[in-house]
Amino acid sequence: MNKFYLTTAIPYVNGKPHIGHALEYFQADTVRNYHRLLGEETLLLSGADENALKNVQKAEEEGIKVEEFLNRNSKVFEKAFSDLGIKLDVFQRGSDKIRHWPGVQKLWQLCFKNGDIYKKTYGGYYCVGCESFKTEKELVNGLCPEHQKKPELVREENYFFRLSKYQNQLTNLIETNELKIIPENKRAETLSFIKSGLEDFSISRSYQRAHGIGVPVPGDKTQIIYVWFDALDIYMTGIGFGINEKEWNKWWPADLHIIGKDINRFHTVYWPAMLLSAGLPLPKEILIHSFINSGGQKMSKTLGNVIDPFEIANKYGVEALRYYLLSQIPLSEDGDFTIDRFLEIYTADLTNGLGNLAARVAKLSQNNKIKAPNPEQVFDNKLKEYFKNYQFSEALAYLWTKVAEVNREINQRKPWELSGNEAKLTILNLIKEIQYIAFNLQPFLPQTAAKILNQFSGHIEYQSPLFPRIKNS
RNA sequence: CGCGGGGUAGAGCAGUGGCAGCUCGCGAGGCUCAUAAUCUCGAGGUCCUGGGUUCGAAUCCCAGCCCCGCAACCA
Repeated sequence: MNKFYLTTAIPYVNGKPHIGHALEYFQADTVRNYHRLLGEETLLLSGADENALKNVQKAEEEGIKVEEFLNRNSKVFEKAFSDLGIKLDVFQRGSDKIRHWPGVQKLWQLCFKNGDIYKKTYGGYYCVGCESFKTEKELVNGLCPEHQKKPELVREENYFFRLSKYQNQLTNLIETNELKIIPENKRAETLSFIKSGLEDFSISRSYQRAHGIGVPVPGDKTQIIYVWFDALDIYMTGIGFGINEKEWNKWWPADLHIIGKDINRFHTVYWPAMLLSAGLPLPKEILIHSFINSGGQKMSKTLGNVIDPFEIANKYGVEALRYYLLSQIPLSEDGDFTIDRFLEIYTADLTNGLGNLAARVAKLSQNNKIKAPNPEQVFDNKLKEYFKNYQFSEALAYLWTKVAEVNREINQRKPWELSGNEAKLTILNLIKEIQYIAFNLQPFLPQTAAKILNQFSGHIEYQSPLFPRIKNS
């Protein structure tokens, strides 16, 4: 049996899940459902990146222990999945000393043995207020713009990863699509970034500066493994890397990482380089989604245009939100979400489109006492094509042309004027078409598809609307 | 010389050289199985501006204006 292992990005838990996370999670679940329906064994992983100074700062601000802070915030993200109707197989936390830490240290050692980890003194302007380094460009009149303080010139010895060594190898892997980056414009960005020249990056912090939080560097108690060299490993430690080789071997390499455009570099450059250094297989595909604006602008509290996905899901249903995000947000460009637009799409596509179609065919079937045939269990070839490049919106638009076709067909044939065998054959055909749409819809809207398939099996009855009309308030 | 995306009907978008398209919304008509749903027809566009190339440009080139991101050890 084929396997399909995919991951969402590992969110940084300092903050709340937003609509961009919802988009990513729906995309991941859709891909997973598709592969599962193809008969493959699937595993969907997410997790929490808990290694960051900001977490420490935030916890201190709130006056609670770091551990408590992490527990609480990670739960919020884990819960986001179930709130969105998605079942994860693994939620791997970065603070997990039993499952995560051994794998991180193992990866470190593999890279170290290969000579790609070395010590270097790193100097820079360090703002105590921000607890982070500032580049000279960021400073205004030599002061930190946020704190109006003069940053200290700090020198610290850290471990670095020899990223520069992998420039040619990475270029080649991406150009040959051995490491496939989707969509094309993100792939081009990565390539141009690599060609502009790669610099080694630091992968550790002093124990002091990290406040002792994080995975210790093997053999050096004064240093803690930092951010990317820790967080990315979750994709492997979550499936047993470092503690359960059998499990890890079964699933690795990942078939797909789904991420946002902000962390493109780390996934398409740093991560593959780390794996190359360690002599491990690379993920096969990386799908990069863009951001969601509201009314053409970045969502911000100040503008008051922030859309809370959980509020929408509560009010109008998870699958309505899911439909909007999968169908209206383009793959390669930033998308837009406003309530007005959402309601328009809801009414046009779900209420008037799919929902009404199911209702009218159900009533026709009921009136004529037609029993449903068994649905055909094969995906549409066009849909399969769309899945190759994860063209969710194109796939849904295609399915909705089927909805329109069936509506047209009903109006042309006027089954309500027919009787006997003629009525039966006509309506039977309509039922088959609905089943076909529902079967193909399963990856995208699993609950809705299941409802339709269930309604159109055996004895067919008219039921309450799939998508109740939303009255204009 | 930082890098990139974008400016096409009221709204959201597709369209990379050959009579300007899609969805929603809007108007008129038809139908009654259906959630005032569906179906047919229609109105609506200086394709950001100014030059240029071409028999022909939304589409290629040059200049400019406007909007939005990113600017590597920071998720």
